[in-house]
Amino acid sequence: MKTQIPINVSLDLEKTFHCGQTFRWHQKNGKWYGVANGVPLILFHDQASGVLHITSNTYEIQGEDLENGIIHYLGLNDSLQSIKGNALKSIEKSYSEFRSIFEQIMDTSLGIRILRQDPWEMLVEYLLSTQSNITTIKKRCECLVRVFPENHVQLGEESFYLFPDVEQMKRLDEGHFRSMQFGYRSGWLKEMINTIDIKVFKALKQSTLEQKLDYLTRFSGVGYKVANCVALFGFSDFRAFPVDVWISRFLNKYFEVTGNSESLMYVGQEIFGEFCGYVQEYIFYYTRTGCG
DNA sequence: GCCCAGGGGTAGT
DNA sequence: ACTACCCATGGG
Repeated sequence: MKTQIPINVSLDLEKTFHCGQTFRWHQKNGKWYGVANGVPLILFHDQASGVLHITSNTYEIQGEDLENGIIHYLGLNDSLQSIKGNALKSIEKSYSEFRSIFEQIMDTSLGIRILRQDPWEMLVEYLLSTQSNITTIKKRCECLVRVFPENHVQLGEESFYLFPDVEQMKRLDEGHFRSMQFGYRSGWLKEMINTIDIKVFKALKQSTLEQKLDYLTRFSGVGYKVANCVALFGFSDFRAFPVDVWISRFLNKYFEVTGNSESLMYVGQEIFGEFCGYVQEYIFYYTRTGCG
């Protein structure tokens, strides 16, 4: 079934899907193919009319109708103006000389939105992301979902795989993961699957960032960087501030600070304020386009 | 062949 | 708290 949404806010699907926050969306002939919280979707953003055309096999996403589900998933109700204004105010408290760079970052990243993704999928995918480039991570994700043909969904000409839930993943052991070339992450993944209580995990949505990080970092293989990615992209906690090598280099270059992903998280929160997670994603995109 | 990647664990200072 | 080293593998 098809529907459409008129978009009257800034939205750049290319940047949003390619800024490193999600690994399973892909583009073909101007259309985007992906799965949003268990719902396969085909999206086409008509630049001329501003209309977002949606194709799916259902009328609802997690209890919301399809239109509102997409608006929620794409973060279209986030006021990017307010987020920018808030960050600017925070920056000017101590780092006003950074303002011009910040304006460049905002211009470069215009239209990027933080997706409301499934926290379970985020935990698995970011656990698999350690010490790997994005191309490799995408291949791992694709390899993993294809293990479960029962999750295959056909929509028009296109194939989709719903992300496996915990019970499905429990059917795999470390050897399976090794054979999928997950390397030393295989044992971490198997142990996490064995020990996680998915109900407790999903209840974290209502918790503070500190509580989320405390819970998540108890898993072997989940440090502060991965935990912050889960908090930001899975639990939509905009005070999360994931620090990978790119963000670390950026903070070193412009703010002359060094440290591990935990200490630099506090630095990011201090500099950029309560929506630092959003800013982090803009910085990540900016640095990787070669501007930074 | 070489260095790097959306890191994390561990052991030794 | 900070550092050095290891981990397994694919990209560029």
